[in-house]
Amino acid sequence: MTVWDRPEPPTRPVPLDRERIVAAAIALADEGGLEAVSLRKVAARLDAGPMRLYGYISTKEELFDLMVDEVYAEILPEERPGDWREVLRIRAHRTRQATLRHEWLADLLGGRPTLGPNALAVTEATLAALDGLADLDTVMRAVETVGAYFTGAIRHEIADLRAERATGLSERDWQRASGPHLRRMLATGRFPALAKAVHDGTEVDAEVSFATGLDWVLDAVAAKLARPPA
Amino acid sequence: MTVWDRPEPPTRPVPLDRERIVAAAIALADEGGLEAVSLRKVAARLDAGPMRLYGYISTKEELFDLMVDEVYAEILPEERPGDWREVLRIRAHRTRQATLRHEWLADLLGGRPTLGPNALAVTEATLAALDGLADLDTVMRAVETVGAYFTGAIRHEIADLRAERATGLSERDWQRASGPHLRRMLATGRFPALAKAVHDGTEVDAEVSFATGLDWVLDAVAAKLARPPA
DNA sequence: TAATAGTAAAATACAGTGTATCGACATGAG
DNA sequence: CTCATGTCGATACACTGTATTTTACTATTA
Repeated sequence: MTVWDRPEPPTRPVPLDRERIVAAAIALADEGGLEAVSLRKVAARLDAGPMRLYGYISTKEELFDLMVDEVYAEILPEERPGDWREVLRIRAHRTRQATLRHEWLADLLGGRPTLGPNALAVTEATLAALDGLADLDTVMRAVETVGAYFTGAIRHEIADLRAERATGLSERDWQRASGPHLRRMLATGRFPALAKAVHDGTEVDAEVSFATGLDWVLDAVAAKLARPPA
Repeated sequence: MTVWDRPEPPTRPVPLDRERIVAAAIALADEGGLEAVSLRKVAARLDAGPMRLYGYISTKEELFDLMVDEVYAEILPEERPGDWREVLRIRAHRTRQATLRHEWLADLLGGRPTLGPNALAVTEATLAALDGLADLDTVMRAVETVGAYFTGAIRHEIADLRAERATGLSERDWQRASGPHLRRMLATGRFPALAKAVHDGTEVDAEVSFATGLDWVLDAVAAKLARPPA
């Protein structure tokens, strides 16, 4: 028996903590999507048995919440620019960029109230930027409306992106050329307006269309903030 | 051996079809949420073995798609009113109402492109109502922006509703009184604007806030549709 | 009519999941 | 040294989606 076949001394269990667990889970999700995150695999990455995690997390849902809040740390901008409009715009874009980095976030966004420290910090920064510009109800409506928009837009964008990837074609080409089901549907003549849209539509950059819609919504908010109380 | 203990003749297998399968799945989801939908349970409702379903659907994801499209049939309005704004507003509200009837829809909304016949019909009706009001790009941007808004808003509303239900408290009371985590967070003084919002905010009806945000977005769209090309 | 081919359903099987429970073991207290 | 405590790992359970094999029956052909 040499050094080589002598078994390793039983490795003292590396002390675990939420941070390491969440980091491992995020790494897994980044690589293989949310469905690739299983407690067993997360634990394996940390050289631990699955049950060890339950000392730090009480359920898988909670792990997801922690993952989301961790990404909110990337969303929180380091310095706050002055203008409320810029604050909202930047928040939207940073959320979008974070979701492009962590596509699985699209599956979780808006799915449950976000109450982690980082999410709260983001909300705080947003509210602070709008504070005093109108009565509280209006401000809340503004924040929620913009939030609803970019949440939905990001989800749609990721959904389209995945569909493209699945077929290996750009969305426009896919609708036009392939997609036999849709082809057949459009060929029935039951959807003339849609057919025209698919046929005549020009492909627009996802970021541009996101930004444009966002600007529209921000315009609307600006109009409402203009006249302070009701 | 009497009539009574003579075994039932082996029940001829009820012929299955997608409709019955989808209906069973929707019933299960309505009762216990999306996670209550398993192929085994769906099959059991139809007195069939799990594998029988694979003659009609090729994967569980596909079943979800079919469920979503089935609900789009409820969303498609029976008659079309004239005004584009009314069309968009009604679509948003009908989507919201359908989601309140089928809460699981919130988990699927915007998650993947909707290409079923009913979804296409809804899109067709929407596009038809906006046709000619501006160049195609602008019209598409309008439809997508409004869609992003109400998708996100509905998801948020359902998320809040579930959180309330889980704690048995109204959201406002829950934030203020219970929710020890949030209490502690607010007590740290790190989130003054948020604390003020939670403290001073008046509870607003979900439908009202949905409708208000929607109107804002529609105002924005109206402004862009006003000047036709760029 | 008997045998056989083809098909639709059922049963079984597999690899995985989240999580409860329980036994072993290392550590600290008396 | 003995005993209590509490943590870790293994095991176990009830499920999941789906592939594969077995069975049962229907229809066809000889």
